[in-house]
Amino acid sequence: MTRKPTHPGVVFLEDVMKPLNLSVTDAARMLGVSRKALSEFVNEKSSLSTDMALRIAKATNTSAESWLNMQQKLTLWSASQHEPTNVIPFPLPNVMEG
Amino acid sequence: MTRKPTHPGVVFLEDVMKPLNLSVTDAARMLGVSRKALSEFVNEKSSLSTDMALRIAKATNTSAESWLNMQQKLTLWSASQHEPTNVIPFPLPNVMEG
DNA sequence: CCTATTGACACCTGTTACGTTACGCGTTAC
DNA sequence: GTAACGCGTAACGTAACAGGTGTCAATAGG
Repeated sequence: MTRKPTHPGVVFLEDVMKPLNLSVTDAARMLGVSRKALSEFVNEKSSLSTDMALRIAKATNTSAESWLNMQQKLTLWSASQHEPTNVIPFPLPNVMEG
Repeated sequence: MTRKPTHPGVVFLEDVMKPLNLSVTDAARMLGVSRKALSEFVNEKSSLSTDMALRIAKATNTSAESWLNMQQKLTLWSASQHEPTNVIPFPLPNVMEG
């Protein structure tokens, strides 16, 4: 389908941390998480948790939804890459059939 | 601050399964999941997984995003109910200050 | 009364985000 | 050379949590 969506951790690293000259250690301290948690996030080793999204939102004065939406797109894309789920369509009422 | 968002499983039960007269067993079979997985979902005992969202989307010819967004709103709302996460704001460039 | 079906729950398992601790590596300062 | 620092990462354990299997009460049909 489309191309792989960007991992929110990469965006956070490139668009937030780097411009502000924040190290992983500093940013982790300010977010209130461990270096490991943040390091794995910005290195795409873990996905964005709800808790992390809320912390980033508060720290950067952005919306948690926008960050979580990035993660959701990526998660959905990854899941779609697997073999198509075997599903029997529901007997939906015919919508504008003709 | 708003009211608790509706669990996607309730919506699925009320707006999809009931109108189509689908039992948990039937719907589970068609979705390719166990009765338990679907039962817990429609009874708000579990949240909507990416896999389940894709299956529902395929079966009902809807978008997985729309279902996952409902779950995301609920998850975010629930997380926001906890005590505010302790976060030190990043030194953001002053946007339109003065 | 007996049996099959349904739906909800207990138990177990795999996955995953996270904290703590420790290690190796590169860079910089003394 | 040595020390300090930042960074990535591995190993360990913890806590959630979705899902499968099995089970059991309730219900419907014979």
